[in-house]
Amino acid sequence: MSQHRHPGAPGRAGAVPALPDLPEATVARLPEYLRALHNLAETGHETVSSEGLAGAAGVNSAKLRKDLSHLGSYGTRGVGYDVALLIDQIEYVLGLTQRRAVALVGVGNLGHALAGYDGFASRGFRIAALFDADPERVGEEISGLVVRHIDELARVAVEEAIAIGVIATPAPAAQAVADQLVAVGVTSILNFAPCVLSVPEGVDVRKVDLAIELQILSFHEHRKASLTALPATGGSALTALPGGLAVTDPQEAIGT
Amino acid sequence: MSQHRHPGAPGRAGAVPALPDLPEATVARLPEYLRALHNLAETGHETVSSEGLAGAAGVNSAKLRKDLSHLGSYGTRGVGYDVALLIDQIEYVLGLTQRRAVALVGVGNLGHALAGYDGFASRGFRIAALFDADPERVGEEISGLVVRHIDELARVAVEEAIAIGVIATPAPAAQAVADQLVAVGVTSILNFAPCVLSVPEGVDVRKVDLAIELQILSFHEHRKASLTALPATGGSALTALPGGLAVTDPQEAIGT
DNA sequence: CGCGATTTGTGCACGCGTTCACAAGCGCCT
DNA sequence: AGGCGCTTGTGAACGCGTGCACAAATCGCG
Repeated sequence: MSQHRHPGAPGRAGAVPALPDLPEATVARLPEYLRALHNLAETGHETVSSEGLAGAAGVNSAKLRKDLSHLGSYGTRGVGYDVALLIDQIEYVLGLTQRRAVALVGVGNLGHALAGYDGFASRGFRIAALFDADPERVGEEISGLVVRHIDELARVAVEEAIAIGVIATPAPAAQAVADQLVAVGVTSILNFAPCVLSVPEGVDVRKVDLAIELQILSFHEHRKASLTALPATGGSALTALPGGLAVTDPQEAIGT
Repeated sequence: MSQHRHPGAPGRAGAVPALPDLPEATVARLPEYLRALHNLAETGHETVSSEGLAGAAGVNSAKLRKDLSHLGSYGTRGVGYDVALLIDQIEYVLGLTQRRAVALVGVGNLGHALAGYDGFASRGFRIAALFDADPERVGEEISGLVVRHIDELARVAVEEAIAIGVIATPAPAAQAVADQLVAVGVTSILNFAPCVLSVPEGVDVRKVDLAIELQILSFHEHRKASLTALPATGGSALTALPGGLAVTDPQEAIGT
């Protein structure tokens, strides 16, 4: 107990790579902690309390402690967490000690932006290749990379040791691209196309849909508006309407 | 019971706008159902079973039925759901019957792409204004919209009845922009900047961080690799190493 | 050297979300 | 008209995630 074995301490000889399979919710928060920790490190902090880190990451401190406890005991009671150590630890767990190569398929509007997004490079990833199906776009140079035709995927994937595929194509093309990525051994896909992908077991797909995010916000906006429409009355002014047309939120509280 | 009152049927006279405050998880899935339903409508389907819709949306059919049951009873036992009716219903609940105006702040790499993304327009939103703090970019025309200086936000927000703000600035600028959006009455913000925003109660913030998505994938990739590293042996080849350096996944199963 | 202040790590209870399984209801066919 | 097959809607059990509250542990100071 006192000799707690840190599993997989990064850079240590004899490190046990057994990952303590974390709750999915925890995994989703670790990157946020990591970003906050990098900020702290840059501003000269050597240690940080769970309260402090939780604040910087926008979560509850109890949740943060429980999350971190899943990767082992890396804090010091009465003191806090060693920032540098915790960074190493989280980066190790997330598999960021090696810079993974990312293939981006689809260099349209969004693909262009992603190719130029420096947040990838600065956080452990390397965009290794760009692909598109449109011959018009093949050969174009974006952020120092030449766009290749999708048919070259198989060859390039091996050359560059592609680990992750990003799909930024129109929806109708996405499934075919996913199939091709899977065929060349990619087991992690980030999908920006607004459609569901079907992939074999063992392949992870995460989806980012910008319109969906807006629609969720729209719902809450709608709800907030419908609530302010009935300010204090329990029964509400709207049910007071006999059976006539109830205009559904004419303006929805924009200016108050 | 038999005379079930459909709450808030869209376009109906006497519609009760009381929203049946839905579980958050359900709200997050409704847009996906909606997209699937639009696909079905375009391919000529009049009705769809929970099984069919669930398949198209990539979820479990029981979950789908429970989700839909929260908005009322819109299915017909033995038949399924009326596609058109369900579309109307979900769009009403999500508040998409009115086309909400979106302000996009930050027209850098990502902002450019977002401004040109037609998925917004086609799914109930209207990008009404673009802003940036860089005088260099002010005046530039993107997808038919002129980039305005952020200082004009207050005036334009009222003119255009901005309902939702999208932040696509660098992280250091994001909080200030959020404050300005809140100041002009925006209560829903979609944040693409990699930082936590602090906003007053009643304001909804959703965050999209592209690097975080990749890091989550990276974790699973790392985990999958560490599992295939110990294929069948309970003890594993790695713990078999006496105390020497255990290389932490030299290649991590790319070509296997 | 001991004590108090501080902070981590965690047991426990609670609530939400998911899933199963089935009763209730609907349409169709005979 | 009646029965049969199909599909929805939902009660109930289960599991995960969250948050509280506290014991355990460490540091600093007198």
